[in-house]
Amino acid sequence: MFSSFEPTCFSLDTIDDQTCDFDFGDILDNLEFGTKEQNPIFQEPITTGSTSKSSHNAISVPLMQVDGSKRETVHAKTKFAFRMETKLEVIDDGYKWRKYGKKKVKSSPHLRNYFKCSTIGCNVKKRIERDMEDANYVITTYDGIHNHKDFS
DNA sequence: CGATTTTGACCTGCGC
DNA sequence: GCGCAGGTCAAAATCG
Ligand SMILES: [Zn+2]
Repeated sequence: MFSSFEPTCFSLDTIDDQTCDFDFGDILDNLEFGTKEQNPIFQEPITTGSTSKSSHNAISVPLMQVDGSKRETVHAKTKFAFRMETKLEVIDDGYKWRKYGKKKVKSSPHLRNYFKCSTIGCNVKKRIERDMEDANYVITTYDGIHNHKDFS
């Protein structure tokens, strides 16, 4: 299912490792528009590739358990953004995503699409932003970690 | 027929 | 407290 995943993207594993130490929340904030080009992490062509990077179990802060009735907002730690160059409109990473919204961000004619993993028990979210000006660039942001090994 | 997309409305956090 | 911007819901429509 990685057939369409050819373009310059980053291996999830690699990103995971880095994310642990990097404040992705901050990065994402700056990622928006304009500063994305200056984002080293997204620029660096980590070509670890979709080969076979076995051991990778980063992310040790999946959720914040609350003992009250309030929900702690999980900040960072579970967000991964990728910028890939692709002409394809559909970026399929092998999981089944269900689109649940789209939004037009201000100060940009771009459209942002919101997806959610349709696997039961897995609430991973994904956000894909297409670039109209740079039609070849797409920003993909993953939110959360899949708790199921199976794709689809 | 069930799953998914579509789309505007709705909710929420933040800044003023 | 209000308004904006971004994020999510949900009903109807659509797809396979
Ligand atoms: Zn999942």
